Amino acid sequence: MQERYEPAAVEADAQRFWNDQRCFEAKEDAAREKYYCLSMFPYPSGRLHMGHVRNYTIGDVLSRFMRMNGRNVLQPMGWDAFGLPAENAAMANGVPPAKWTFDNIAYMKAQLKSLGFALDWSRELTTCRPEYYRWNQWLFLRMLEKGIAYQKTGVVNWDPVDKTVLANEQVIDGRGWRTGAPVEKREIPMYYLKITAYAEDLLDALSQMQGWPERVRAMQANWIGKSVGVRLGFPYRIEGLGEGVLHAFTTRADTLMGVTFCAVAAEHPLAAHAARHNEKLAAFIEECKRGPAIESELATQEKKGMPTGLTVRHPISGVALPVWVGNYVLMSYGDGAVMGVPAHDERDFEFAKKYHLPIKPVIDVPGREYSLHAWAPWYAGHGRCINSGTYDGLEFQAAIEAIAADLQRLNLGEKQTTWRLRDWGISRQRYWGCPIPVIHCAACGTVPVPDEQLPVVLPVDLVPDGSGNPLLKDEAFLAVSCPRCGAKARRETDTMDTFVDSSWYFLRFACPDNDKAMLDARVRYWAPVDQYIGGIEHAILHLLYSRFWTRVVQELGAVEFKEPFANLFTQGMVLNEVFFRKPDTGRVEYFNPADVEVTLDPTAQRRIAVLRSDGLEVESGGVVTMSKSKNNGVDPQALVDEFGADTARLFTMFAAPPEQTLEWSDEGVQGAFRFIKRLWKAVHDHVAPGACVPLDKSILNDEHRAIRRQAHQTLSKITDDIGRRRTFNTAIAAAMELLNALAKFPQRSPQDRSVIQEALEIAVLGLSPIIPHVTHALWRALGHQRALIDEPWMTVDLAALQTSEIAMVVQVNGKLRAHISVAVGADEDTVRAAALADPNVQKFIAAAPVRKVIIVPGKLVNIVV
RNA sequence: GCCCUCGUGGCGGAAUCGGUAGACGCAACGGACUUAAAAUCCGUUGGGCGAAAGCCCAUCCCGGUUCGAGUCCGGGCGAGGGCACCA
Repeated sequence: MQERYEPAAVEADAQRFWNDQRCFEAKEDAAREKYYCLSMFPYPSGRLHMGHVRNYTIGDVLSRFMRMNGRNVLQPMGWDAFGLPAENAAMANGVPPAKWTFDNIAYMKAQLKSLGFALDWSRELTTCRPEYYRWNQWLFLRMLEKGIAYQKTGVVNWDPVDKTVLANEQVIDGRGWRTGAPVEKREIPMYYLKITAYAEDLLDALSQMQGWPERVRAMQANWIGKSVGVRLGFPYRIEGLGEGVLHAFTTRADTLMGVTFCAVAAEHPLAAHAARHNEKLAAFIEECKRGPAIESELATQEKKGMPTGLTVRHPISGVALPVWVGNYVLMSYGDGAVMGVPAHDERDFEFAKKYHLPIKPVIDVPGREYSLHAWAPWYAGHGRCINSGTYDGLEFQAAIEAIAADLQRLNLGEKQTTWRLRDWGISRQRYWGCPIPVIHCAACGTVPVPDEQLPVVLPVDLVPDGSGNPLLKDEAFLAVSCPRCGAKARRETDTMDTFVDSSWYFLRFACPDNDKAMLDARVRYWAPVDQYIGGIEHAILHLLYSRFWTRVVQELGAVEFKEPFANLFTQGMVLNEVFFRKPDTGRVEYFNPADVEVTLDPTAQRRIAVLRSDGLEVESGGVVTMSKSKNNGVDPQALVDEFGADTARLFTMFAAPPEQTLEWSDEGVQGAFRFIKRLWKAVHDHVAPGACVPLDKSILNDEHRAIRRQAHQTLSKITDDIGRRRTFNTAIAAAMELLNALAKFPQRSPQDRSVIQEALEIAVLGLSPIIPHVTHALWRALGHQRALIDEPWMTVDLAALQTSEIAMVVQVNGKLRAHISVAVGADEDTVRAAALADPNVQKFIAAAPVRKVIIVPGKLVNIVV
C-alpha cells in the first residue's frame, strides 16, 4: 500500500472495478427483498451544481447501505430533458435544442460517474427520446378516452411582437422578457387533465402517508384547499337575459340573512352583459382584467368596485340585492361570484364602507358588541344567528343545516365542496416538448392519433428564433392525413407541460427497454419507490402530479398502488456567502466567492473580503442559497478535481444534517480532506508491519476491551444514524471519534494490532456508503480478498459492549456534583450509598436532611434535600 | 394577514424517549518537526471567580410544569419558508 493518499488514482480504480463487475445493474429477484432508491432526476442544464451533489450523495449513501444490508437495490438515473432553457440556449447560440440537450447530458453523465454514484446506468432514460415520450402520448390518449383529459379555453401570456406565448417567468413587470412589449392575455383552446376529480382522494391519502415529512403533507393539503359550504342561487330576471340564477359559493351560509349585495368577477357573464351599454363599467372591467402582474400586489391592492345596475333576489327573503363588479372576486374560484355579507366578512366590510352599502349584523357572540364603525376580528367568528328570522338562535352548524335544507326545497342551493386545486392545463405552445397526439381535420374536427401511429415524433433539427413555435413552419411535421376520413389535415403543434414527463418516470425505470408497453410486470417487483429524495421546491407540483398520474395508471391496471413514493426525504438547500459591489451608478455586481479572499483583521477582529483580481474590498451580503443570479455557486467539478469525489461527498454529508440547509465552507472541505488522509495513514501505518494474528477475545486486557467497546458502539451508532435517523453527519462524527481514539492507542503487542485491525475495519466499512472509493482501497489494504461493496454490513458484537463498571453522575437538587463508578447490576441501595459517600456530594447535603433520592439505572442519581 | 419550521460557543453543528449542555469539525492561540514555509503531530479554547480542588453564570426573553427543562406547556421577540382577496 502506498503511503500517500492520491484520490484520482484511488477513485479511478474503484470506479473501474464497479463498472467491470456491473455491480449496480439491478436484477429482478423475487426471492430477495427489493429497495428502490430514487433521487429526483436532473434537468440537463449543462453542469451539475452542489445541490445535485448533495441530493445524489444522500441517495447513494442509502443505496449502498441497504445493499450491504442485503436488499436488492435499484438506484437508476435519467434526464428530465424537455423544457424551455434548451429553447433559450438555441436562440442564443443558433443550435437545435436537441443537440444542446444531448451535449449537456453527455457532460453531466461524466460528472455523475466521476462522483462514484452506485447508479444502474443500464436503465438510463431520457424524456426527450421517442422511446420514452411515446408513452406520454399513449397514456394521454387513454385519458382522452376516459374523459380525464379534455379541451377548454385557457388564458395565456401573449407577446404581440414576437407573436409567441410566454411562460409566467418570461413576463417581467407585465412585459415580454425579450421584446419589452406589454404582454396581452389571450384565450386559446388547451388540454386539461381532470386532477380535481382526484382531489378528495389525494387529500385523504395524505394523512396515511407516514413516510412523508409533515411539512410536505401540509403544503399539499393547503394547495388542494378543500372548502365545505353551500352553493347558493340568487334568482334574477334581467332584460336581454331573461330569468336566471346567479350562483355563489359560501362557507358561511349561516350569515345568509346578512347579505346586502352580490359581487361578481370582472370576467363574469353578468358583468359582461351589464357593460354592453355602460362604457364606464366596460372600462372598469378592462382595468380589472389587466390588474397588477404580481400576485402579492393582487392580494393587497385596494378593493374597488362598480355597480352593474342589475339586481338579483335574495333566495330566502326575496329582497332585491344590487350586483356589483368587484376587483377582489376571482373568476377562477367557485362560480366567480360572492354573496356580500359586510357585517361578517372583512373584505365585504371594507367594500361596503367604501361604497356606502348597508351592513347588517346577523351573528351574535356573547359579551361582544358590534360596531359599524370599525372591523373587529370577532365579526368573522362563529356565533348564534340574530336578525335572521326563523334561524334566530341557531349555532353555526345548525344554521347551515337549516338554511341548506330550505334552499334545497326552493331549488336555490345545495351543500357543495369547493377546491382551490384546479385542473392541470398541460398544453404548451412550445417546440421542445412532447407533441400532443391529436390531428385537426376540417371535416372530423379534433381526432386522436391512433395508437399504431405512435409515437408522434418531434423533429430534432429545428432552431427556435423567438418568433413562435417552429413546428408551425415545419410542413413535414404539420402535413398529415386525417386518421378518420383520410383527407388532408393538420397536426397539433402544442406540446405537453414538462411536468408530464416527470410524473411517471419513476415507474418506467422498472422497464425502460419495453417497446411494446408503457409498463410491464417488472414494475410490480420494483415499485413503489421505497425512498425518494429531492428538494423541497418540488413539495407541491411534481409530487402532486406524480400522485395523480399514479392513480390514473392504477385505474388502467398497470400498478396496484396509488402512492408512488413510500418514503420522501427532502434535503436542504446549499448556501454560500455572497459578495458584491454597488457602484454609484449602475446595478449591483456580484463576485464569485472563489475569486474573493477573506482575511481576518487581527486588530479590529473584522473580516475583510478582497477581490483577488484587483485587491480592492468587496461587501458581503451574508449567506444565501447558491444561485446564478447571486454568482455564489461552487463548481462541484473543481472540487472533485482538486480533492476527489470522496472529499466532496464527505463534506456535503458532514457539514449539516441532510434535511437542513448546508453552508459552503472551503475550510470545511479541507477538514474533510484531512480526515480522509488521516484514515488512509492510520490504515497504512497499521498494515505496514504485515498481517496480524486473528483476534483472541479470551486474552484481552482492559485497554483492548475499551477500544473494542468503542469500536462496536461506533458501529452500532453508524448503523442507526444511517439506517434509521438519516443523520449522516453524526455517523461521520462517531467514526472520527473512533479514529481519534485509535491514534492514541499504542500498537505494541500482536494482540494490540488485532484489536486495531478490527476497529479499522469497522471505521472503513462504516464509512463506505459515504466515501466509497477510498474505503474500497483501504479494505483491500486491510487484507480482504472480497470487494467492500460485496461485503455484508458488520454486526455489532454485543459482548464487546459489556462492561463490569459503569459511570454514573450524581446530582444534588438537579445540579451535577460528582461522578461515581459502580458495578454493573448494582442494586439501588449500593448505588445510593456510593452517591451519598462522595465527599463533594457530602458538602452539599450536609446542611439539610435528604428528602428523596431518584435513581435512573445506569445513568444518574439525583439527591433532593 | 394565515399556516409551518427554527433560535445552543467566534463559526457549522451535537445532545436520539425530560437525565453529565457544547460531541465532531472549522477557526484561533501555544508548542513540536523544519534553514524556512507548506504539510503533519501534540496541547488550549463558552463567560466569570480561584494557586488548585472546585464554585457561580450560561441553550433568544418572561413565566409555568417537574426531583431534574436546550428538550414539555403558556406568552413575547427574532429569523427562514409556504400560502396569499379562496368567499
